[in-house]
Amino acid sequence: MPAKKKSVSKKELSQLALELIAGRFRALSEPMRLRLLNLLMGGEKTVGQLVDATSSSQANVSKHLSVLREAGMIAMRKEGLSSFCFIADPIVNELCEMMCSRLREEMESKAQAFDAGI
Amino acid sequence: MPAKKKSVSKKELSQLALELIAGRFRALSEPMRLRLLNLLMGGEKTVGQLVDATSSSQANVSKHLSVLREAGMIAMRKEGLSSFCFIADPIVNELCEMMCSRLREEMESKAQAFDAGI
DNA sequence: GGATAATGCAACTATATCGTCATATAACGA
DNA sequence: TCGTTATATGACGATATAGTTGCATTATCC
Repeated sequence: MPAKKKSVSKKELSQLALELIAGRFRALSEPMRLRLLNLLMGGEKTVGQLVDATSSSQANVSKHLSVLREAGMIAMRKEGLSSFCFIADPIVNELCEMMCSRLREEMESKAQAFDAGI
Repeated sequence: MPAKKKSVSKKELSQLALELIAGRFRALSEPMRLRLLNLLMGGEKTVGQLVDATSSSQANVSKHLSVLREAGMIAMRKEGLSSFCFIADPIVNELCEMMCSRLREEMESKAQAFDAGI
């Protein structure tokens, strides 16, 4: 047994772990990036297609894509003039689905409470 | 074929939905808030206990708690002078577990690649 | 080689957020 | 009532981030 392991009280995360986790959540904290991911859920797309689909500037899309890439959520593949983007981490779908259905639940329960209160 | 109906292909999220989802992820995008949630996973705590545990200022902790509260992730319960905080949305545990284990996987695969490359 | 198209990159502005200090509110006890 | 304790809130400076503009780079076609 290798000495004592600074009993990290089982579930307390280190500062590094907290920062890494926070960084990944931060990548998902902008509507524009979520929209890009949402589009990519339908299959890989070129940067140009994403620009058209979002009606945003090419530079802006490119920057958001690089944030997502650095967070490991998407990856790129070059083909001729174009760069194809695709979701590289399956966790993206799961996370968004979870958040989405949770929000739906919440809103429905609020709607019920609202109706009941009339 | 009707002109341009912007066929909202089934899974495209509305701007409102995107903003709501982004807002919830944003609440999870700060190490300090994750740390507070991490502490609360061990059971409810008073604001003062959280201040002590984090060695941060009372004002700062209080502000982060209100962000988490507005995002619906925690709730408060008053008892005498103290306010007890507790996790109000079970999704918090799931999301953090997922992110955490995903990061672990990633780092391990990187470590393997590193070892293999020596 | 030269023109054009797709993408990436740097500098800038405007806005948002973190953390701190000082102060306000609220509950309890004397 | 007054004073103490626990928490919330408002103002402020420092930093970070989104989006724009302009330019650089790379690949394709002539």
